[in-house]
Amino acid sequence: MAKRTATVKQHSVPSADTSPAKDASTVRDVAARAGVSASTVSRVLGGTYPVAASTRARVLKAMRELDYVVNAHARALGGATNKTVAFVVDDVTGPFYAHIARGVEEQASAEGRLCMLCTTHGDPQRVLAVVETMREQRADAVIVVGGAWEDKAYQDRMTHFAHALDRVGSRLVLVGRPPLGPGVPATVVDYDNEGGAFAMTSHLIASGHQRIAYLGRVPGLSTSSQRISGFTRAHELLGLTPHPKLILDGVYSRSYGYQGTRELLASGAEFTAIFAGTDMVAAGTLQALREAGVRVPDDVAVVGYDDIPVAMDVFPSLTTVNIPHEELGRTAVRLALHRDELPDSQHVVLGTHIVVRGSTRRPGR
Amino acid sequence: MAKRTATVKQHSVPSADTSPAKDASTVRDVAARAGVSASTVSRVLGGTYPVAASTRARVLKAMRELDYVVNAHARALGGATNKTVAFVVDDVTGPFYAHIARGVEEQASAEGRLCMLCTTHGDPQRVLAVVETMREQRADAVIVVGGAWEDKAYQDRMTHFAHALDRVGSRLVLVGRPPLGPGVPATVVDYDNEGGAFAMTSHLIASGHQRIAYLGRVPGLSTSSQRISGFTRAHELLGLTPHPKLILDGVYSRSYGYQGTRELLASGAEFTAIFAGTDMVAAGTLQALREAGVRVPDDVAVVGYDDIPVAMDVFPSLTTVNIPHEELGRTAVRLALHRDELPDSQHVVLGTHIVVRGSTRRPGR
DNA sequence: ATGAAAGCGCTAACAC
DNA sequence: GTGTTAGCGCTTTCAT
Repeated sequence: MAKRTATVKQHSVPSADTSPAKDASTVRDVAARAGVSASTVSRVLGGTYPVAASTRARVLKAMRELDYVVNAHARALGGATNKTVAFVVDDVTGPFYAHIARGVEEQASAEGRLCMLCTTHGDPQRVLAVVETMREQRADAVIVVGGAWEDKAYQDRMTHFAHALDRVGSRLVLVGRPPLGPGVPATVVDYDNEGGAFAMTSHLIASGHQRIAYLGRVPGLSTSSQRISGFTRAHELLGLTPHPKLILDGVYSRSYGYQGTRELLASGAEFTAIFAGTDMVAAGTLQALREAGVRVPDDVAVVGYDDIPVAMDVFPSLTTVNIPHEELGRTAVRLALHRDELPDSQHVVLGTHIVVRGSTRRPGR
Repeated sequence: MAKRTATVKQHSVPSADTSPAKDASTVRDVAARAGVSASTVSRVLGGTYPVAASTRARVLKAMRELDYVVNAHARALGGATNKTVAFVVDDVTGPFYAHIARGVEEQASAEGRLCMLCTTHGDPQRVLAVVETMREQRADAVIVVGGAWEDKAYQDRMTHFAHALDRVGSRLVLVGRPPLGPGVPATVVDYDNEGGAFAMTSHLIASGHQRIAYLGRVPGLSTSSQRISGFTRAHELLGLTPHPKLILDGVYSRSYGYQGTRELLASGAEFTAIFAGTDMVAAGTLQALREAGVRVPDDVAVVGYDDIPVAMDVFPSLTTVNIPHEELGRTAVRLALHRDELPDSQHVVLGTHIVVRGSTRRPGR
C-alpha cells in the first residue's frame, strides 16, 4: 500500500503491475526536493506572500518534477469553504434545466468554483439526502431549481433546509420558486411567470382570439398558478373572462400535451387558440392537431412557455414566452456568493418576454 | 445564530447580526455532549465497528441535537478517495451530453458518489484546467465525453492526462472516443458508430435509394470518420460507391444542416436521400427542405444520428440511429469504479440500432 | 467496548 | 525571507 515517509521517501515495491501504488506527492516531498520547508512551498502555492525569486523557482521546479498538485481537501479543511456550488434539479435531461445549468456552471467557474450536479427525480426524500450531502461538502451555495408545490409541508421543509445549510455556511438558492418568507436565509432568483403569461395572452387576444384554451394547468405548482394568473388578468383587463371549461389540468409533459389536445378536440369545445403550459406540452399539442388535420395557425393558434430549443424545431415554429435561463443560473451563483456585498438583492425577479413565431398569426387577421 | 459550546470552547463574539458566525459542530462537540471520546463518535459514524447500543444511542442523540454533519473534507483527507466522479463535456445544453450526464449521475449516486459537472466549451486549454482541478479534488473518475480529434497532439495530451490522473488515483474515462492505446491507464466506453451508420445506410439502400447525400462530415473527428466508414461499407457491400460530390463537409449543428442543405439543393446534385451527420443537422435539413418545397419523405428521405428527443418533435419525425446515451454514462461510472474487479472490460463498445420514423418510407417503394 | 494519541496535507501564526 | 509550531475534523492504530 501507499506509504511515504517524509524526507526519506521510499517507494513501495510495485507488487504487480496492475493496480498501481497510488501515491501523490505532498508539500513535504516538494519541500525536501527543493531544500526548503513546507511553509515555503505553501507560500509559493498561495502566491500571496513574499518568497525569494530563486527559492520560488526551485520550488516550482520541484513541483513540476514531482508532478505535484495540491490536495483540495487538505486545503478546504484549513480554510472555511470548499469552493463549490451545488446544482439540484429533477432531471438534467430537460432543456429548461440544462440551460440554467449552463449559466450556473459558467458563473461558478468564472468565480473560481466547481459545480456539483445532483438530481432528485422529483423525490422529496432525495432532496433531503442531497441537502445533507451538500452540508457535508460545505458547498458555498446549493441551488435548487424548478417550480415548487404550494403547500405548507414544502415551505417548512425548505425553510428547515435553509437554516441547516446556513448553519454550516452554505447558502440556499431557489431558482424559479417563490420566496420562503422573511428571515429565512435563502436567496431567490425568480422570473416573471405572471407577466409572461399576461403578455402572451394579450398577444393572442389582440390577434382576435376570444376563446383560448389553457392546456396543462398543474394545481398547486407555483409556476402554473402564476401563469394562470397572468392568463386570467389579460382576459379581465379587456372585459373578458376565460372560460373555465377551457382550462385543462394536466402535467408539464409532451405526452400530456398530445393526450390533452385529443381530449380537448373530442370534447367539442370551441376555441381558436391553445396556450400550452410549456413548450413540451405544446410539442404534443402540435402533433395531435396535425394528426387531427387541424391547421396551425390557420385553424388554431398555439403558444407555449419556456422558449427551449424545441420551439424552433417543431412545425410550425412555436410562439412562446422566453425565460432567461442562463441568466437565472448566473444570477443565482452571483447573488449567493456575494450575499454579503449585496444584502438587498437576495430576491430578484428577471423579466420574460414573448417570442412570436409561426404558430400564431400577427395581430389583425 | 448557531451557537455551540463544547467543553471549554469559546466563541468569537458575533459582531453584527448579519453574516452569521458560521460554525458547524464537530465530532468533539458531539463527543462532549454524549460524554464519550471523539473516537467513539467516529465509530458510530462509520458504523463499521462495535459500539455499545446505549452509547450509540447517546451519540446519535447528541448528533441530532447539535445538528451535526461530518465534514467531507476532513474525512477525505484521512481516507484515500473523495467519493466523487467528474463529468466533463463541451456543453451541458446539448441533449446528447445531457442524456449521458443523466446516466453518469444515476450510476454515481447509486455507487455513493457525487457528480461534478465541468464544461470546456471545446477549449483544449480548459480541458487541461479541468483535469488539474480534478486531480486536486482526487476524484475517483474523470469522464470525458464526445468525439475526439484524430491527431497526434490530441492523443498525446490525453495520454498525459491519463497518467497524471492515474498518479493521484483517479481514473480517466473516455466516452464515445477511441482508445488511446495499450498501456494507457484509461477506460473507454464507446458505441458502435460504424455499425449504426452501416445499418442506416443499408436501410436507405434497401428502400430503393441509390444516391444518398451525406451531410456534415467533420474531417478529423472520430465519430464522423466512423460514420462515413459505415456509410461507405454499406454501399460497397452492394456493389455501389458513394458519390464523392454527395459527401459534404460541415459541422454538427442545426444551422449547418440548414445552410448545407440549401447549398446541396442549389448545386443541382441529384439525390433521393440525405444522411445527416446528427439529428441536429437533420433538424436544419428538414427546415431547409420544407422552405424549398421539397416533400419528406416523398421527394427526399432524411435520416439523422443520435436519437435525441428532437427527432420526435420535428415533422416528419426523424428516422435515426439510436445511441444508448444513459447506458454509456452508467457504464462509464461502473467500469471506472470497479476497474480492479473488471480488469478485462476497460474497453467496451455498446451497440446502436436504427429507429424508423416518418422521414423515410419503408422498403419496397 | 472505549479512550488516548498519532497523523492525513495544508495553511497560518509566530519566531528568527 | 524562511523555518518552526500548531492545528483544521476525522479516522485509525494501539492500549486498556
